Amino acid sequence: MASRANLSDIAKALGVSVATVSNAMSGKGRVSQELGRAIREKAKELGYVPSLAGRALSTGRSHVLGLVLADIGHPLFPQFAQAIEHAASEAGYGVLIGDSRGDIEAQSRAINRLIERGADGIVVVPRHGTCIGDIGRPVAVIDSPSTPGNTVAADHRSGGLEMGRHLLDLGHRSVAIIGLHSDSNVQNDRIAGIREAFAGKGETRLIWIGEMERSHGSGCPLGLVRLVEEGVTAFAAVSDLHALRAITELQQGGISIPDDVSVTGFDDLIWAGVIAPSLTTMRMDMERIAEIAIADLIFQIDQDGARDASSDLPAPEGQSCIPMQLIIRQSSGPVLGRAALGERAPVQAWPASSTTDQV
Amino acid sequence: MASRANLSDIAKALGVSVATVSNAMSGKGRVSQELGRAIREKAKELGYVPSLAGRALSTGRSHVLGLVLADIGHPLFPQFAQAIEHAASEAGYGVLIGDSRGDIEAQSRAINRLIERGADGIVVVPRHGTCIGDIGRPVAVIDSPSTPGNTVAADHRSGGLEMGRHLLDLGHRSVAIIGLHSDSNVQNDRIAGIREAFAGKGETRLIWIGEMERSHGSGCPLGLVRLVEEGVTAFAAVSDLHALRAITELQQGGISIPDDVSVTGFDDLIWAGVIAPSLTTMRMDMERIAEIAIADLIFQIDQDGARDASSDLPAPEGQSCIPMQLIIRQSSGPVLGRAALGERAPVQAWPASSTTDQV
DNA sequence: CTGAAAGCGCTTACAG
DNA sequence: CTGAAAGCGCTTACAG
Repeated sequence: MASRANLSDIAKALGVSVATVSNAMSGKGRVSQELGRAIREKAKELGYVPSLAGRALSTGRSHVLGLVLADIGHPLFPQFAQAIEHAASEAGYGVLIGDSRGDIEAQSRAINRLIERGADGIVVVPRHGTCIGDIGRPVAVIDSPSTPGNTVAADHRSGGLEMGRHLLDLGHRSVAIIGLHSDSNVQNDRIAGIREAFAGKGETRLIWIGEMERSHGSGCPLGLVRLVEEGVTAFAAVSDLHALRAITELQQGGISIPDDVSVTGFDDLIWAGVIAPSLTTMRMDMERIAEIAIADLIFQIDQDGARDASSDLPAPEGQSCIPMQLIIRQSSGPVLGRAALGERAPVQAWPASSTTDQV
Repeated sequence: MASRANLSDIAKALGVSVATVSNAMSGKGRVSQELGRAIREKAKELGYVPSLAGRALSTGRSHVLGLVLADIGHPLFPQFAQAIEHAASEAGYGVLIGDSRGDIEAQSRAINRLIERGADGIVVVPRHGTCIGDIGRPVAVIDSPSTPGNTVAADHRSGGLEMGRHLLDLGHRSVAIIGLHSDSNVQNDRIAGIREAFAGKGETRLIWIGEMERSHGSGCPLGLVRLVEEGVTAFAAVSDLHALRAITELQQGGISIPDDVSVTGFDDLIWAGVIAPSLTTMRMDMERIAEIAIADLIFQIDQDGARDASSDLPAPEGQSCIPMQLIIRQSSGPVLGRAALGERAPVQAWPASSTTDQV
């Protein structure tokens, strides 16, 4: 097995110069029709695959992008990774992954590692409560429209607004909003949207799971059944993950969804459609977000290269706040026709499990 | 802002040759203590970051690995990606991701794209029902020990066996096993293990979700309540995803878990611990699997380079079948003390939701 | 339209 | 212990 053919092999085989071969392959220098064809033919015949290392060295561009997520263990990571990989790949870029395992300073280290590896630019989905400073290289931040320095993101606030209206339309007037971290811009935007919808039309209360778990341990019950007894008819979680937790806690408490209460989530995680009841949720348009992030990044990269030259490319026209899509499934239903909670049998005390959590 | 310093800058600043600087930085050639120290100092002072492209070009090694998953939309992807990224990064390698979106031939294309991008080797988690042929470059396959060509994998069969025994120990004698695709080696291994445990001690039946959905549409009910009426007391899903579906379908059908029936899963997906009841499951040791896969890959890569030289490194000693870990949570409990289903009130017909699935 | 040459930043025998 | 030189595979002005 000969090792991979290179430009020089092709040049030799055809008795031309490597410069000409290079030009023919890239279509840049003007090469005659016939020679060009012959070269490309020979290239194919020899199974020529350009060496990215060689190209990178001479152009100063690796054509590799870095993707840094705060925590690639997060269930949303697959959606991001898939969309970014696709958009990057379409643009001729590879995607290197970096992980900060949710650690706040490992995030910068991850970014640096990718830069050292030669990434031309980085896409960052920052950890809640962190900002991305100047990293000396093009960067696209996907966080929330309310975050300074944000490049592109879903319109979380409008998403919340629409979700709130959906519940309102169903007749709900008392909703409990379930969030995780109060320093997450994304979550706060979603919450603000929901509240805006209910402003003057119903009451909202807010549960931060993070705080509850700090006091009562991770996986602790959220006391949702109690809230139902107090009149809450809908639970709007800012993530499907929390909605799932709510659904199972409520169902285990003998509360039927959506007949007794409605539950909604955010993000349309992969299992959202197959649980029972299937989950009403709000989906980001990852494809568009990824496309825009990548386009922005590549624009920055090209600008960098052309800084001295006066070629000012037009900046990609920039919608940076992408609408979300409401996906109505079974977990949210009308409050109408449902008797006030009082009329219904008292919340059934389902026998609590006595098995405890052990590993 | 000067552009990045390189070896030559350091050499010039110190009046030595780049060869010496290179040797000092890599610690290979013998360089005097003092000169070495001075060079490293100056390097740090100048903020020297080695150019991977330069190194790659001269060594023929990119120090980048490719990670190809059949479908990076899969909820297990985060665990894989995190573990692989970590192991690779420890070994000085970056990780490029490739996606085949579950498509069977896109898988080979994804692999090829990564190779063209210069990956020194590829880690593949193949789609169920596919095999990875020779790709002309080192490859590590993570599938199942029963798969020919498998490099390393969790011991799915023993995992199934242990899960079966767990249910048996709890007193279950009739279990329904829930799988998705009958051409998945991983699933078949898990199923075989569960059945082995029950052989001669209880009865098992098997549900393939994939087949049901082909007839009745995706997200269709699995008819589990009916099975409970027929005497099934435990549902052993080969993935948490299916266990979740089972739990919610059963709970919505008014069946209590684990008081009426037990449900178990596989993989310990991120939400497994926080749903109610929390899910008993079987976890792969991703860290070890990733370490071994990466070690094997790097060994192959080094061998490749040393092929002509007679330096035969010892192959990494190879446990390739990694034990899984049973995680007992609330969703599985004793069948003891539980009245035979007949004694309990007839399965309560929870009012079915009339809302339909709409987007 | 085509080619000779220099250079991207590094490593690696080989001399000294 | 140190350095001059060649080479990895490509691209890019610049000549011809």
